[in-house]
Amino acid sequence: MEKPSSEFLISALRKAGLRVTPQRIAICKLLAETDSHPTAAMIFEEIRRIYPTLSLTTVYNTLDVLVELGAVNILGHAGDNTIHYDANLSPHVNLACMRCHKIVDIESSVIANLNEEIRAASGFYLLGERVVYYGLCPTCQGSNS
Amino acid sequence: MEKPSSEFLISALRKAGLRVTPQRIAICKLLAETDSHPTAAMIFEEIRRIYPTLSLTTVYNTLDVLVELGAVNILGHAGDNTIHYDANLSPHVNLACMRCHKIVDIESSVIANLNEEIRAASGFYLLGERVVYYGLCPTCQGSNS
DNA sequence: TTTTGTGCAAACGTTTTGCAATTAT
DNA sequence: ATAATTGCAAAACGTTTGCACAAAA
Repeated sequence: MEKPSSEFLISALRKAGLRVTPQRIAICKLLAETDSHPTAAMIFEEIRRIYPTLSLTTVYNTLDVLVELGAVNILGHAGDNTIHYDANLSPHVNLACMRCHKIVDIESSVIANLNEEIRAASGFYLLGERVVYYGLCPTCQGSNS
Repeated sequence: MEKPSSEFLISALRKAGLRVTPQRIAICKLLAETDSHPTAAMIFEEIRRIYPTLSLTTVYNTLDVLVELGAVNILGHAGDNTIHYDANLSPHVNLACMRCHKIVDIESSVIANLNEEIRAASGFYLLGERVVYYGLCPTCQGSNS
């Protein structure tokens, strides 16, 4: 489950002929370094601390661009109606707790081969995957409501 | 990849002590019969034709209820920022086209065992799964923009 | 009869858009 | 110099909520 380096993301931008701005660099670094599965708002809040002029619009813009380049995956909701992103492109399973909205990655021997199987069976040009199992994490199973 | 009957969904409501209204029956029937992966809006539009007083609120309400009962899964987005639902609970892979926003199911021998593997490895109480691969369907690969 | 569900309208929060100012190239 | 990107404000969109009325049990 290797994390991409921020260089990987930044050079993806450069290769596509897109501009490498300080905002985009900050976003790429955050994506590469975190192992949470941040939403646009989370990224915005985090970077804003050290870069106060950053706008949410730019976060969305950059995420869109990275998704389009196939450098970042859209995970979707985790019961909280906001889109989570994942810069970890290696095949893995995401486990989302519907109560505390945390998402953790887990390894699966099985998932690794699925990509090619699906490509062959469907004829789709695959841009990414979103293997999310949802439920209640061990901690939240104990708590009520 | 068996489809649930509408009876399965309706009796899930009844068993939970919830009321079986004409609106809920119509929604359950639609979910059971379609092999698209409808959004709340799609369900609303479809049923509204024959049941003009139906409200979107009721569709959301019923979907929430069915999801809570574990009778329907939330699939998440398909590039269109709206939540798609899936009444097919048997383990399968969903393939979403990011251009035409269609979602198709495909079989995978591999997926069937994953559920138990994950439960054992994580300690999560699993409520559902959402195995979505996204990309471009054979048709949309040919078209531009 | 009681309690739950419905449907409307309004509120909410996330995401998108238009545009003038800014900045990477 | 040029064309792309930023950031603001406003709009748009999907979804949720409050409440009076209707309907299932």
